[in-house]
Amino acid sequence: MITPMRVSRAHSIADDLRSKITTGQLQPGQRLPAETELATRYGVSTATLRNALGTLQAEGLVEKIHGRGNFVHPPLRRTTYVGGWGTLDPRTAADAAQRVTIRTTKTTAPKEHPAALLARPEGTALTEILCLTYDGEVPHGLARTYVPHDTTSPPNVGTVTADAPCQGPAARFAVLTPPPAEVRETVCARLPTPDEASTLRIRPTTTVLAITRTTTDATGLIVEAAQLVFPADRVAAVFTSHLLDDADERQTRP
Amino acid sequence: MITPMRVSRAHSIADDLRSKITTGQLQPGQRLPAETELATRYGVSTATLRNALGTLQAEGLVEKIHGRGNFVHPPLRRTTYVGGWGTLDPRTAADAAQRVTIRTTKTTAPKEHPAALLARPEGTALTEILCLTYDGEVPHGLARTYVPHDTTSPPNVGTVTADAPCQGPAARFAVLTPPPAEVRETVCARLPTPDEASTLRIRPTTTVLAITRTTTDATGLIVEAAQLVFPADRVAAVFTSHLLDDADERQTRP
DNA sequence: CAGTGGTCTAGACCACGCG
DNA sequence: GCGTGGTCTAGACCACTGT
Repeated sequence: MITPMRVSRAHSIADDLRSKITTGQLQPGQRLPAETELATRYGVSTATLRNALGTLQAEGLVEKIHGRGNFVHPPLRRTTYVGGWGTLDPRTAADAAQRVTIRTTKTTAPKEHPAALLARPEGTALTEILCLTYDGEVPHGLARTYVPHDTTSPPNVGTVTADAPCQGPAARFAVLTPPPAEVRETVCARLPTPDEASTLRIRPTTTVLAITRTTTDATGLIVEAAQLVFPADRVAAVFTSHLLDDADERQTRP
Repeated sequence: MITPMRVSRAHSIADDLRSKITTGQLQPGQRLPAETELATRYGVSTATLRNALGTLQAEGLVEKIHGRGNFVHPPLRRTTYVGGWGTLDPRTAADAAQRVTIRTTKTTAPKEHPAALLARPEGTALTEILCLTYDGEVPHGLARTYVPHDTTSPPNVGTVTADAPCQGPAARFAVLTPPPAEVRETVCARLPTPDEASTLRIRPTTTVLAITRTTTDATGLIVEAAQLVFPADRVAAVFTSHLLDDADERQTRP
């Protein structure tokens, strides 16, 4: 295909700036000329130029800061969320050096959402653990974990989660009986709620990766539910599944 | 906080239209008045009104169609990608009624990306399986699967994958020896490549959920690598991990 | 063809960050 | 106060869809 392709003025400006960034002609962290300056330089109106910059912003190449300027986005520290039982590898251990703040709240009248996740009736006592991880000064992840009080002794949970709040549940629930048996994680990408956006300090228009995790013990009771939210451009989630020597998984389907 | 909050004109218009949609005052599939009409009705310029509609489009509430109008987005059939060994549940089985097109290509000079995923040297012969699933007439998912020829007999792979191209690898590789042992799936959200956008018939600015999957056999060889792409507003990915009676997973870390 | 959204202009004024 | 980006206007013209 020859693709002569009518491209918009804004599109070709975005292409030009993009190549200047990827080739290193514009260095990470560097400030771009003012929008008015760029607009005259490209011979377009400011609206058109802003449109082009908006594209690059969506691509994560440019960061716009009101009152300061447009900056070439510094190289993204892309961190990894490890799903399942969270067997840690060295790379993830390095990430764990992030700063973390935790707020634990005992709730007696659970809101609608967590109660449903936990498959408990309204009114069940539960603990909400709010966990914010930081990458340097920048919020990097938000975890809201809900633990009901009817299955487990609250003090244990408090201690354990405070030690390893954002790692897999294996370490976290090691001391509990009965031990957890299954983790189910649902991953989707969506826009953040206004709350999430302000907590993570991201624009309401930047996508987040949302992971809903429920942990079930051997008896089938849900012992933990969590809602994890990360800016989509800064994380990837990894899930590893092992097949046992005899494929017992397949027996669930004749 | 009282949040008097300066909101932009566009923002409040978006709020108004959003509530009209969520309360059913505007029905799914219904066409909105023309942008010029809405602009005069709200007393703003067309640019401002288009901005408001852009927000709703990003939220998946409105679909803009060039030359036809703006439409309230029909209820999203949110389908589920089942990770790991893909134990199917009834809900997923229903989704499998989607239409599928498949193109299989034998490649002798693999491109850079798939070769790296497969941990094979450049030049290894491999088969590329392009799989497009449809939800009605709308493309719904794109799967690019790469299978090297050095571990397995190609004919088998061809047949098996054609039968169950977008399900878990358990069914697909059941006939192979040695059987696969591990599936690793990396999930991230990003903008589509121009190719992906046109194949999936989505705007280049709509986020996709990208899943990179590698399947490893018992000897540690990667027997399959796949790059799966879905429009982010139409899928969620589910991963379920079981812990065995004795926690052997933990032994990987002393 | 008429009607729709898509792109663009050449300004204006406002809100933010910093010295 | 100054320079920056953020919002907005009142148009113009182009591109697409349906009749």
